[in-house]
Amino acid sequence: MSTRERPAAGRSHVPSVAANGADASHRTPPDRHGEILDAALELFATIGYRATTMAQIGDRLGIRGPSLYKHVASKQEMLVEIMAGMMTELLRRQRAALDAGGDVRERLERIVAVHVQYHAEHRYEAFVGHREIDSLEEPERSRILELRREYESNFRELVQEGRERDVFHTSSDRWSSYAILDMGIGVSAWYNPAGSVAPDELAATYADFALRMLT
Amino acid sequence: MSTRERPAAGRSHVPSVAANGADASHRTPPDRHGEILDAALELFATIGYRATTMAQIGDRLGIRGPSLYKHVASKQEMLVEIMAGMMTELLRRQRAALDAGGDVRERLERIVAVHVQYHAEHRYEAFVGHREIDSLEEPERSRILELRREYESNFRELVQEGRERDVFHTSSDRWSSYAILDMGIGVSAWYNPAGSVAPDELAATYADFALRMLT
DNA sequence: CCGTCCGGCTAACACTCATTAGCCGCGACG
DNA sequence: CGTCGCGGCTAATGAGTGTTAGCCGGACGG
Repeated sequence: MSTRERPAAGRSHVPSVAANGADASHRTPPDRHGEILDAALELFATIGYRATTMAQIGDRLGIRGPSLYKHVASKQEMLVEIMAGMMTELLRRQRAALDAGGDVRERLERIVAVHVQYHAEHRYEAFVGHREIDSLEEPERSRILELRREYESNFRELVQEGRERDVFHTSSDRWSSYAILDMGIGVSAWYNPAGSVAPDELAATYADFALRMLT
Repeated sequence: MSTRERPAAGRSHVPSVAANGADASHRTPPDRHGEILDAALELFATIGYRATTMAQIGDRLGIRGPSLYKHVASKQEMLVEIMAGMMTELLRRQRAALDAGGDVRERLERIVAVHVQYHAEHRYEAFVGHREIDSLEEPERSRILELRREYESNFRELVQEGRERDVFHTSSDRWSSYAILDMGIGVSAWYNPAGSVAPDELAATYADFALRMLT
């Protein structure tokens, strides 16, 4: 299997910069915390959270496992940071797509495109975000699930609105919104960023699939 | 989360009966091997292969972890048996759907319905089958992946045939077949057998989604 | 009634890992 | 030039867990 892709363009949201000591901005690579999360993310995505060891994460950076604790509190905390950042960012983009206005059709097209584009561009975050929910310990697990529920609701409600306005025709708002969501989620499992397909092209195609499905 | 559902109607394919000693057919519950696989399946699906311990599987049957070794060779072998059985059965049903003939449209409708119905009725097998592929050790992992590739190819080729006959219209055989596959796979993650929705009803609806997407 | 062996049990082994403790080189800053 | 602490390192701890070894009760076949 191909490991090592994306030289360093990993997680680009998440607490962005600070979160550790204080003024980190001199010696060694500027942002060790972020580098560690990137390495962890790639491993969580390719071999799974439980299968990933601290030593493996360290290897990616050329340091030993225990040294990671100078930058992160625990393995679990890394997962929390990755998953919370992922879900928060996804929701943020979805809200922006909804707030951009337009008729139901346009809004649906937009949130599907955002959904798919995110799952292609950030396939590791997305993949981990869906696969490792049960690896989260309890206060956070429920918090993330709550965000996910909101994300899904926005889809369902939009489909419902479209159906009520007689723009969409579907036998079930719930099933069709799940179908649309799931086909986008699937992208994170097979999309290859090294291929020649641009994420926005894929997103547009999937938005079209969704509209065809609903009209 | 709800554990314990389906009283005992678990894995219904897999080497069916024999495979262990020889004439097992007297004392204690008839088929211990099968009961163990059922318990393992449910745990693999709900908490994951690596997170499942032999002791937990034993608990479901009221026996200790080490006692399981009187019936199965190893934890890994249970996973192999479950996943190979799942993929084999899925392919068997798909082939039957294709062999039933009819025009492209009918055949597509049928393999989508089979796909979705299986993912609803056997959601644990399906869920584990997709999530735990990388938990398989190497000779088997590739074997299963090969079956999966064949399964996916059958979808893609049918879509392609439809497009060439000008029955379907899609910008990409590959993307649209992945979209259809993935929306069906998603079913195994959310379908609730305790609800009032019949798997065949869901299957018919999804088959309709797929056709709408392609025409 | 006796031997066999099925299918359970407990104890023990051999690892694997996350995490903690404690040590130290070295660059920055006074 | 001294010291401070960042960010590495090694060693150790302690828990978890797949699997093996060896014991034993009881049901069945003779």
